Amino acid sequence: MKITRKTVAKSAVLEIFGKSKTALSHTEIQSQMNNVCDRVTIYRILDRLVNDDIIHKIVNLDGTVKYAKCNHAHRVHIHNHAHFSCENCHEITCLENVKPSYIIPHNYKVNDINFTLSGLCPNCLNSNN
Amino acid sequence: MKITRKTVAKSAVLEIFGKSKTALSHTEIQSQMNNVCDRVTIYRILDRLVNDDIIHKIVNLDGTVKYAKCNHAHRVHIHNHAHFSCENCHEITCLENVKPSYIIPHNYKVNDINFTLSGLCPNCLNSNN
DNA sequence: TTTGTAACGCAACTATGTTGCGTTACTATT
DNA sequence: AATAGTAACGCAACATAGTTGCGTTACAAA
Repeated sequence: MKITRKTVAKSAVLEIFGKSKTALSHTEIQSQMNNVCDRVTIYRILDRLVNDDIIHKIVNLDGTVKYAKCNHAHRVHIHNHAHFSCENCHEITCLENVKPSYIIPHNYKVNDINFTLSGLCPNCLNSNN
Repeated sequence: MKITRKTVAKSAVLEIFGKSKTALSHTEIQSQMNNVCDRVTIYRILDRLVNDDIIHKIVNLDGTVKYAKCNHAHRVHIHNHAHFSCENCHEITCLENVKPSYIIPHNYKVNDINFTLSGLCPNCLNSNN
C-alpha cells in the first residue's frame, strides 16, 4: 500500500465531503472546487480516497455515480449498508442502519452487495411534490 | 400508451434476448445483430421494450448497463428481484426468487428497490479461478 | 390502395471517464 | 536547510456510452 500525500486539491475535496450530508458526483464536486485543480485530478483524488477507504462509490439506479464519506463509527468497516435515492431531488443518502436480509442459492459465492432504494426522501415527502 | 410496431430490427433484438440466459449490454446486442440496424436504433428499441415491460434495465455495481427479459410467470409483474453479477465472467443473471427483507425509517417513501449481489457465479466457482 | 406516423439511418453532439507524458511539489532523508 | 525520489499534477488527446435533430422509410389501420 503506497503512501498518499496531502495536497491542496485533496484537502479541498475532503472539505467538500465534510460539509455535505449527501453523496456527491464528480460534477458536483468540480463545481464546488472553484478551479482549484483540473477535472482529471478530481477523478484521481476520488480513486485514491476510495482506495484508502475514506469515501465509497455508489452507482445509482439511473447509472449516475456518486461518492460519500465512510462512517468509521463501527469497529468493522463495511459498505454494505443501503442507499436511498430520491426521485425528486436526486440526492443520495446513506442509510447506515438499513441492512437487508436474504437467502441465496448455495452455489453462488457473494463477496459484495449493493442495496439501493428509491422513492421520496423525508424532505420531498413533506413538501409533497 | 402508444402502439409499438413490429419491425425487423425489433424482432432481431427479441430473438437475441430469447436465446440468452443472462442480461445483455447494448454492445453485446449490437455485436450479435450483424448490422441489421444502426446502433442508435438499438438504443431506441431497448427503450421501447423497457417501456412495454418486455425487458428490464439493470445497472451493475461498476456502472455498466444491461437488459434482461422480464419473467411474466407471476400474476403481478415486478422487477424487485435480485441480480447476481459475476466478478470473473461479468455475466449478470436474475435471481427471480431472491427478495430481500429490510426495515426502513418511516419518513421515507420507497417506490423501487435495487438489490445486486456480486461475487462468483456457479460456473466460475466450479472452475475455481 | 391510401395515409398517418412509428421507426429508421445518419451525422453531430454531450457527458463521463481514461491514458500518456512532461512538470510540479510533497515528504522522508541526509 | 538542502537534496532527492516519486506521488500528484496539468494538459491534450482519446474512449465509451448515450442523446438529439431531421429527413426518409415502412408498418398497419382505414
